[in-house]
Amino acid sequence: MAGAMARPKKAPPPAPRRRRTAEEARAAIMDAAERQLVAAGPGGIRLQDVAREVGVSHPTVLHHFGSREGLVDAVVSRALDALHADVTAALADASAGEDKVAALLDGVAAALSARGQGRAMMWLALGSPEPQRDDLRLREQAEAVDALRRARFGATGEATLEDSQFMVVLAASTMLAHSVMGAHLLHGAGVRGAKAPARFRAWLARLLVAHVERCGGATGQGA
Amino acid sequence: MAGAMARPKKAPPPAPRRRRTAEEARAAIMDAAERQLVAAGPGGIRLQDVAREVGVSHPTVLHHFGSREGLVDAVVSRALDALHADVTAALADASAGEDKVAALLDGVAAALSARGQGRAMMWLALGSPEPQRDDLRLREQAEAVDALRRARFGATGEATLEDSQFMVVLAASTMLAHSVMGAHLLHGAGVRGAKAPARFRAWLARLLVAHVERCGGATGQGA
DNA sequence: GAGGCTGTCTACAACCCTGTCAACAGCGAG
DNA sequence: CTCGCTGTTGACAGGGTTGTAGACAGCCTC
Repeated sequence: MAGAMARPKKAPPPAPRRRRTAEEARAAIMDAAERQLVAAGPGGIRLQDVAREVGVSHPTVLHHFGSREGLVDAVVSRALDALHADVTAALADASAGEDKVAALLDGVAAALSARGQGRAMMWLALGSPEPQRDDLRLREQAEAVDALRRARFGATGEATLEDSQFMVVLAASTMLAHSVMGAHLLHGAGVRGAKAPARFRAWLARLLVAHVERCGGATGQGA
Repeated sequence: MAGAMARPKKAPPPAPRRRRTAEEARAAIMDAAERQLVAAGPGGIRLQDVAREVGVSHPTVLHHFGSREGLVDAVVSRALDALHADVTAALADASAGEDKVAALLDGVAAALSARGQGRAMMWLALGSPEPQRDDLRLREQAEAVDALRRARFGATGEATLEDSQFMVVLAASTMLAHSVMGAHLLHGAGVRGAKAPARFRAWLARLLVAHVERCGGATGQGA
């Protein structure tokens, strides 16, 4: 014990110093920060925690991102871009089919829950009351849905666009809410079982398909 | 100026000291804390901010609630109780009618947005991945919906309960998501106008009613 | 009117977080 | 091999937060 105290002031072994490329370091730091973003929100990201998780000291994080805010911005941007890419991929995959709608919803749900992107979106929405970035491109998707319906049922009505928009909004709201509290809601309503979320998505898909089949290309407004 | 400096160490005018009853003080503090809860989440509640908003010093807050955590618990409990009461009232009001469903959704939306209770629920859900308190009593409501359907269409099928549960879950998810990011979603999808949320709720009501009319008391499972 | 219960305050202590600074140390270029 | 760029670090400063301690002061009771 006394022997270990040989160095009175220089203390512990200097610890081997790894040196990554700037890009590697940034990526590793952002990965850790993203996990914190999903778990605790943008306000919950702590430089010290991020640094510890990566295995560096916190000034290193500041060196790469300038400030805490810089880190948060970078992480949020990257997460939203990834989300957009995943959702787009899921939509492209399934939009060809007809009532592959269930598969489409499954794909979106997977994109939202894979790395907690749905939670991240919700954190961001809670943080800023005003609409901010149109990250989900809902408008494009509503127009795509509308086009599909017209192609299938003919352009019987013009007011239909809003109907398609509402369908997209409904699907998006539901998938987002479920990525955050799906388990709460299903369990709370008394629906049990590990496959409950999938059954719910399938049910929702049937509901949407039935709505389209019932209304065709015409608006349901006046009905 | 020099005359005002008469007291070298006791400084500013002692400031008139109001004395409330413990109950009044607790209520005022919880009101302020609730506003912060809605705006910044449970983790965003700062004793100093709460105290400043009420017009007291932060040790007063600690005196009444013991600790920050005590305050948060009290505020969360009170908010959830209020939400439950409001939602229950909205449901009781409208459940008598038939397709007063739109009015029912309006009532729930109002209960969720009036004092930000929907945002509060979302903050809490984000904070705890595991299902926690069954604050919305979704189970009861699903059973009520199921009972109504059976009363109206007869007990044609037994598997119907899950259908009703899903309807309630869908409505709840959507209303919750919209209380947080309804504006984002509608605006993002291209739906404009101050009455867009109300139109969306009316549309959702028609969708749900149509579903029930189409499926009656029998399950939509095998269809 | 006197006394006590308790709501309230000022001042202080301990902790945590972000950001700065000067110095150290890989790793590639010459 | 030497030099320099830059990723990396420990130490420190400044601000902010929760929580404590002791004194002050309304308001109710006797």
